[in-house]
Amino acid sequence: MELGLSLGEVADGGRPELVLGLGVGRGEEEERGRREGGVVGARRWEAAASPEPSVRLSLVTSLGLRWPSESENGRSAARARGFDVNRAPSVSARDALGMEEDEEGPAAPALSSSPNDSGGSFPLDLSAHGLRGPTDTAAHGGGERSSSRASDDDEGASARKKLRLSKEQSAFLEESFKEHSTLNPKQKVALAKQLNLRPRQVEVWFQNRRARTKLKQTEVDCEYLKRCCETLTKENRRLHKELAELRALKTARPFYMHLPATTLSMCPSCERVASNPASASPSAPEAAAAAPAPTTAAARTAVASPEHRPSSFAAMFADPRSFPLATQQRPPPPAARNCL
DNA sequence: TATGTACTATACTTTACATCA
DNA sequence: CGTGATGTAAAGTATAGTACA
Repeated sequence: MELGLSLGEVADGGRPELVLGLGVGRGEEEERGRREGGVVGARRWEAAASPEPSVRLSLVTSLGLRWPSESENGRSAARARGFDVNRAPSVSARDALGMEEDEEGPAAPALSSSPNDSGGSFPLDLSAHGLRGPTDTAAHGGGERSSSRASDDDEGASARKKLRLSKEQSAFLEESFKEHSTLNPKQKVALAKQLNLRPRQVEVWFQNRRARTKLKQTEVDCEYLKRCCETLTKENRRLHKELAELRALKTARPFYMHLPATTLSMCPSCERVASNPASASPSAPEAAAAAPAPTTAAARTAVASPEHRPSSFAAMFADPRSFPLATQQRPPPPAARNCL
């Protein structure tokens, strides 16, 4: 499901040149990832390493704004966007996980021992990563939160007891999440084994982690959209003002009445009356004279074709130079450019 | 090709716990 | 120190999509 408003086109590379929308639910990219990710089990492992934001804009260059820490090649979009959702200690979960290996150890050890087991050790060699097991943590942590989940043996005996992962476990999971935001079954079991958790717990942690990432991303995106909206509102006001001025000027004395006859000409292609920039109305000429003609094919198309006139919302964002920011120089209107 | 099943995903909700005024 | 409000995170539930037999 996706609710959204999309304007304009998507570039060849798959990166949207103009996508303005608030996505709700599953996006197409994500769906594609699901379809093309590979074989069952492992299919999501690589495909979803870089979750796409639900809201994407490439108004970035048009508006002169940047996505918060827009990344070059970030592994995860969330991480790339500057908020710190994925920050984790410099512990390599990949190393400990043996990501490349296909170690399919039985999950029994992990299932049978819980962090809170009185006799439970912490089989993961966390010491190699400066980590301690929960038991150790509880003993040495000095009040630090530790895993307090009742063992699986207790399950069903009473109301569910909330598990609090230890800092070490959380850090380790974070590190794994930085590597891959989804887990295949083997990875899940391996990670659970390493952390002395049940695979289900690892799975739930990743689910919640993805949800948190998405939530934060949504917040960031909303903030950005607000800024875009403010910019557009300002620009709209400015244009209205300019239009009113031009109308007033025209009412007072039509500008062409004061132009020498030789400066007026009819454009053969658009059939508009154009005038010599030097003698045009006082408010428009600077922009017309100063603005360079669009150099890219896209920009030319955007300006030239009727459906991509500057009044078209899509055209405004299609090319940075055509977006009418107050501080930006604008290309001349089609008639003027075509005629001169 | 249609269908049932297993698996996994997300979205939303519930619940337990920590923190703070 | 006790208590209620609030935030956070783990876990549960519902539902949908995909692969496969």
